[in-house]
Amino acid sequence: MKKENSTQLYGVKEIARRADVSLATVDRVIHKRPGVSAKTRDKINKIIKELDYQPNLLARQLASGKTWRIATLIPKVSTETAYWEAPLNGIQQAETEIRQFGIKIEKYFFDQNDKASFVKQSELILKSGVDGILLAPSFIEESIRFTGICQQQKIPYVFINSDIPDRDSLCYIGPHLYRSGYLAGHLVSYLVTAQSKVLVLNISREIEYNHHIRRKEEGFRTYFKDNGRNNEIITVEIRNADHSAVKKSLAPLLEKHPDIGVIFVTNSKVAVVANYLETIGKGNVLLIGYDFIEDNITCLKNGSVDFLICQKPQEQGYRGVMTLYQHLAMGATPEKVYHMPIDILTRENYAFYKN
Amino acid sequence: MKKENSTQLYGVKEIARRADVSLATVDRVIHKRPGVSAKTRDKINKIIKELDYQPNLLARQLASGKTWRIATLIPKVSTETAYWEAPLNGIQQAETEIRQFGIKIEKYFFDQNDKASFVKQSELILKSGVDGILLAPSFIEESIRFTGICQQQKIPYVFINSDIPDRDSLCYIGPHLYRSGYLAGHLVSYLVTAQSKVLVLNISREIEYNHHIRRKEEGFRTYFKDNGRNNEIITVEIRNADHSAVKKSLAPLLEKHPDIGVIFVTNSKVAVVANYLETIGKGNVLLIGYDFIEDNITCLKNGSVDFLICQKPQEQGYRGVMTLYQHLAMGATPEKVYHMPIDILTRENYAFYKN
DNA sequence: AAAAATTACGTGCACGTGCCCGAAAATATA
DNA sequence: TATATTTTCGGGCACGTGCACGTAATTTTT
Repeated sequence: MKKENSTQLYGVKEIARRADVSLATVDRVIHKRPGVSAKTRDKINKIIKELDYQPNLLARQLASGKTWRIATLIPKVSTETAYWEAPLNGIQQAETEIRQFGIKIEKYFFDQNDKASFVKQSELILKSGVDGILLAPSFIEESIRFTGICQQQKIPYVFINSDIPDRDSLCYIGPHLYRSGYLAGHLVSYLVTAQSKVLVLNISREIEYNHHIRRKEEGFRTYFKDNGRNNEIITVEIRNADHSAVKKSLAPLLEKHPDIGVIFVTNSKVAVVANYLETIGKGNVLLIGYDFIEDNITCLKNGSVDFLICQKPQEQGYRGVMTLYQHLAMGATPEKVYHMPIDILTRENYAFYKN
Repeated sequence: MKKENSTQLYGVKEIARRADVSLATVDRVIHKRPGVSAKTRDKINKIIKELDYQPNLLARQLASGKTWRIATLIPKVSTETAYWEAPLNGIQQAETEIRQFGIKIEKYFFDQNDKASFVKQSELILKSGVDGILLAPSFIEESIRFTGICQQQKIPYVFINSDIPDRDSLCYIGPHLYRSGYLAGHLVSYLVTAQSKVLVLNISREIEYNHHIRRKEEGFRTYFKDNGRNNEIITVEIRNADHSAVKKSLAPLLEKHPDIGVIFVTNSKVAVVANYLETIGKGNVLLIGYDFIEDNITCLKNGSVDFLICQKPQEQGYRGVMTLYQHLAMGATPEKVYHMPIDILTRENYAFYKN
């Protein structure tokens, strides 16, 4: 009942012995360096395949002393964008884990409400001459221009959090936005009766650029259509995430539609809505929103928010760095798209969630 | 806007230079070997602290050539226990990742319906003299005896999947059973009307030993009590997971209680219940169960199961091995308990789930 | 056929650490 | 004081790989 996998690990030495050549020749073949006759090259390659040779990465790093530089470009963390703390943590976690392997991470931050800052930081990155880039392409056109230059300079880059599908990125790591909206539709469908109305709230300054939000709402509405649910769905856009702006928009709306049973907030700004509803004694309206951030968890705890949808932002940062590392150091080619799981958080399970 | 963490990495060489001693002396201090005067020891220790010296694990492993042997003891994978395929995969994933660091994993399997096989395999492990053990303590008394000997022999062990709280394990990695039942209660409470009844199904051969199931049901019932839900909750135990046994138990029950609206299956055997309900035209009864296994996913897809609760079994195996590795190789002491997240799977998000 | 140029391969050091062995210094014993 | 013993420390090799350099073998040129 015990299984042995006695796969012996062979090194360059054994290859050299079998091929009856020196270590240096094997080394040349492994690194595709010139100076080896076709005959011996083939012989050595055959043995490498036979032995399923895996280079000892420890020794390699130790000997080469090579260090890889990776730049990260994400929104700066602020009260308004608390979300980005998580990816940053993930990046830092990856950094400590692979520092010993010769990876240096250089972090750049931009202001999500300021395209110019994105452009400026991206230029700094290009000037610094790093080996790989992890970025959140919040501004599409600017990102396309930036990554175009990266491609020219053969610098691999990875998108996190949102994708620009047709680009030649190493990969995309982040949510499937449409699907997460679709899931929200499913959850909401359990919560509402056939008569009551559903409110979709898009709270964002730069809404015209926010493909994030669009895709989620699209998925949400499609769920209702696909499943023959005819509830009226009202969409409202609010440009500011503070209490007064929310009040100004919602007060007349809730007056006009007292039969709104569920509100779906399409991003992390759900807490402010929850708080407003509490103040006007409408705590019974069901609420569903996004992201594991402190304010939202508080609302989840006290019951003013029913569900949060989360997509492991920390792991996005972690995995993004790791993917670049594996590509740079080992030549690994990842899947073009890695969608994060769509996690459902409630009062009962948030405490165990790993962001 | 760019942050530099210019923490230079110093090595033994730099320490030796500053202390004006040889590398060997520094080495002795680091490994707490004798042969160093108290004075120089203190001097070197001070410098180590100042420089925040982190040994280069690559070089260490390379130089020492030490290999650690870890034994894993989990139920064997069968059609009946498809669940255990996932932890095994996690173990294997960890193995490939850290093989280069000198870790050898030796896998042992027992029959979950046969205590004797557990005892036999555990004895084999002890005889083999490994450095660490990862085990699923399915049989409590036998596990206590086994881990008692481990403690005597100073072999660290990690529990996965279920815990024996008072033991001196390195840590426990697995679900918070009670809490997952509580969460199930919450989900079900969204799904049932005040009048309809709820059925809890425990499907397991060795039910008397199955603390798993007990804890989940306890959490489930407590949710209803805590939240003033007075739905009648019926518990039924079925000793066999095949179709006929389920039919034999459920047919009279559903006859007697036509107003059962939701069925909560307390483990992975939910698919067979779903299939039975379909055959008798009771597909409208809502179903919630456990675990990301093929049969269950099929039911999720076709709508016969509404929710699955999952607890990352693969990661349990992966993390268990990694924890032991970090303890053995780096002397790390993990948190005593690591609870897995309690994930909710539906038709919409299962495709993105990482088990 | 000799010299020059090119190709093919081997030698040896380095990376940071572990660890054996032997030497020097300090202390104890005669 | 001379010798034996213990304590304290340094030298040097090894791990598997990368890489600079040197040399032998082969081909090309004269």
